[in-house]
Amino acid sequence: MKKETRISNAVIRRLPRYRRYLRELQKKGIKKISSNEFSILIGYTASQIRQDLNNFGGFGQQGYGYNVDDLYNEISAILGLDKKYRMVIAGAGNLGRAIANYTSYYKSGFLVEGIFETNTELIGEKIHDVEVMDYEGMVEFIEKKHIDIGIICTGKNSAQEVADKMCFAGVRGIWNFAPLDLEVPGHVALEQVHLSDSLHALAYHMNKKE
Amino acid sequence: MKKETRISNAVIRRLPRYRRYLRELQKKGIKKISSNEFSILIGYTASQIRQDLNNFGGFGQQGYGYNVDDLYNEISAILGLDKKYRMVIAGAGNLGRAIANYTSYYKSGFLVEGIFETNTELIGEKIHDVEVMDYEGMVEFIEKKHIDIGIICTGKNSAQEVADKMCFAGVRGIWNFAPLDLEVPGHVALEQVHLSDSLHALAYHMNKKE
DNA sequence: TAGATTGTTAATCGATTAACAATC
DNA sequence: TAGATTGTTAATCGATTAACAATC
Repeated sequence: MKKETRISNAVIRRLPRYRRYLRELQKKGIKKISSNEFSILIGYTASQIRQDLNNFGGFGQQGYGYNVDDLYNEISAILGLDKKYRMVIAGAGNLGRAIANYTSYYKSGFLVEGIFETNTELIGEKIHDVEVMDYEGMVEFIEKKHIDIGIICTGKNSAQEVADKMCFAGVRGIWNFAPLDLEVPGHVALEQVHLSDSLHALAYHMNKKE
Repeated sequence: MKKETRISNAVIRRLPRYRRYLRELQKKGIKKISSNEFSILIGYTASQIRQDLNNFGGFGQQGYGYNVDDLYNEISAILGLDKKYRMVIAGAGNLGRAIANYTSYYKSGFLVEGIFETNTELIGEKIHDVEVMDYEGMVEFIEKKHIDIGIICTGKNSAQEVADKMCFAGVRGIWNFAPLDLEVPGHVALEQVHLSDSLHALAYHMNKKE
């Protein structure tokens, strides 16, 4: 990584996509790719690809292109995917289960360490090897286990309070699936997935396609 | 709605958010809001709010502001939320279940009419009043029931084939949760929710906050 | 060396913000 | 009418694309 210039969010959003396509190339046994070939594949301009990558350093080689394996590793490192993340989920409903499943399945460094619920009927259950525990114990668990990420799969009404507890207990990131915008302290990273916003954007585009 | 100028995607993405905040204002019984007050609440500049809304028409009144109820209804109509959408889900795993639940719960005009699966053990089950059916029958079902939206909650490997079938059968939109970029015909709207991209962006931001 | 392709600067394009005249 | 606030045009800012010199 090069200088300490602020990287625009648009660039960051494209990195995981670059990485996905590089992974596919790896699987196909392809060893090198030029920005031009990559452009055709991924649908960004070659210029944008080179510009994006050069925010972080010169990963290519003139006259040759980019080494697929190397670039994949570089992008993984930039995103911080060479590290492990301990996570807890609040809410053991279908969405919480889906996320627990999902992140376990696509393994990598994101580990679901516990799921917390207020509904006593669900407490004690095991979801994909992860225990559903009483919400009362969440803060202590986060502190003791040095949890990095809190995932919010509760309803809208409790989401902010749950996030507050998670932040208080020391998480460094919140992944929010509740349909409202959370407020978190400045030192905590926040990523929100607003499913209904996404569905509404789809509806808009469907009506423009007539 | 005014002229026929192309609306930028950035604007469209903000509309559902405007709508969410307006809904909250409605619940609180607030009847009017100025772009300045709205700015403080939602975190966009007042200028941007006025600019955005004026893409679609003059919904405000000089010297007064915007009527909350009216603006909510206008934005809903712009997004097409005054219409009904019949949907099917492919994949009855946790994610499919979560989506079925979610869209049923937040009711509105999005109706899950059926869930399709290849795993015979799940076929016949009912999820929130919706039947899980054999994937073999999906195309016919979409045609007969005039399904508008296909939701893809399958694994990565079958996702493109499922999308192809849905498009062939006549859906007008695809909501994709499988972790790859789908290709759809030009007349079909496509909205992709890449959960792992979102998690990776979170990881990046966590490492920047040190 | 010649050819290819990057890294990087400059030009363009589009989106956001500022300013203010129109008007309720 | 005076005050407030929109609608809209103009200015600014940032992101994307084009161009090309550097270099493998």
